[in-house]
Amino acid sequence: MSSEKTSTESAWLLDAERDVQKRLGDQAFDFQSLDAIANIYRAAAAIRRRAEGEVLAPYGLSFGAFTILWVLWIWDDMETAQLAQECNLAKGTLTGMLNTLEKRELVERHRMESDMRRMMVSLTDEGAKTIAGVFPKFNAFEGEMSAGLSSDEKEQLADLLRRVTNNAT
Amino acid sequence: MSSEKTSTESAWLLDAERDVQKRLGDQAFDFQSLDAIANIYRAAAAIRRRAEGEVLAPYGLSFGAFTILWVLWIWDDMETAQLAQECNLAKGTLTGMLNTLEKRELVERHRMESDMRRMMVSLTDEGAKTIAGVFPKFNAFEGEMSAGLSSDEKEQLADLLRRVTNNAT
DNA sequence: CAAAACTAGTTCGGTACCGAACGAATATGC
DNA sequence: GCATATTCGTTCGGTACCGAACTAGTTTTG
Repeated sequence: MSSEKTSTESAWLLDAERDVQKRLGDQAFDFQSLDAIANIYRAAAAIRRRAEGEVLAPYGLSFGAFTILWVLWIWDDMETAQLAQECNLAKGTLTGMLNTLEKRELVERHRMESDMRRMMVSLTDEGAKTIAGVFPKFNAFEGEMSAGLSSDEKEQLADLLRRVTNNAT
Repeated sequence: MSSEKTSTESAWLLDAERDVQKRLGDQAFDFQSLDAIANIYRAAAAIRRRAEGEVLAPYGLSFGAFTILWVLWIWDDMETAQLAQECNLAKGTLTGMLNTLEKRELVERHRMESDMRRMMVSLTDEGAKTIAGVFPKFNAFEGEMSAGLSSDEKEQLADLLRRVTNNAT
């Protein structure tokens, strides 16, 4: 790196911007958008890894599996398509993960009588017990990850991200 | 959902918070941290999918592969370990992706003479041409994803995310 | 300088994840 | 009322991605 980690944040950023500009020559580029968007992915990857390693691993849950249990816990039950959307998963992916969770008897699938194409997914008692046990730990972890941010800043962060997500979907 | 999408943002949030609280009973939980952190993952997944589908697919690049090329482009060359860190990848993952990129002759690997364990990775001319071609499109895409955010808000978003990432690493 | 400790990268086994193609169930148009 | 279009979930082929175990090169130490 062309500046040490001990430099101020702004100096570091100017470095990064200069490095990119060097490569691009006089071609214009939108550094602020780059910086905002790139950091979303960085943060997500870091959080996911920490969560899986520290919070979820003892329960044998992946990040995606946790999300599925969580959504079903809050909403009681849900059709596959909506569940996939809510969990940010392709529906093909969800099928596989539900198979895994079903084998472990954490979720159940039932065809809807009104429309035999549709599938209703819900937690088993065991599934509910699992998510009830892991959620407090996960929520505490979320607190650690956002430590140092004020209440306002957390709301701001969530709000800004929601606006980005809306642009992306 | 217990409120329509046409409700105001804040009403929706109160709904969500109430739904969670309903499940938790009188157990305390940190809704603001949950909301902030959960939205990071949502945004990241949405962006990644759009980027791969719309911007990267024509070049046959995954999000990770794009990142590798981008980092090498900016920093000229880099050792495997640092590259993995910079790209948010486990080093085992990087090995496989570099194999793919090497087969496509977009990157090169050279052992360092000073230490035969180390591997220096760099772009080929073809790789440089590829990333030079795709980056402007990607950067424009980043602009679209952050459309509606002011300059200040983009900086704020990047800053908040950096602080979260620091907590997570 | 040889044995032990360390370090960089690869290999390996396994899950997650995607998009496209598919099959079955339902809705629509003539 | 039947052909056609649509919709839902699953299957399939392939890549990405992880952590742990491994290999080989380097440094340390007695």
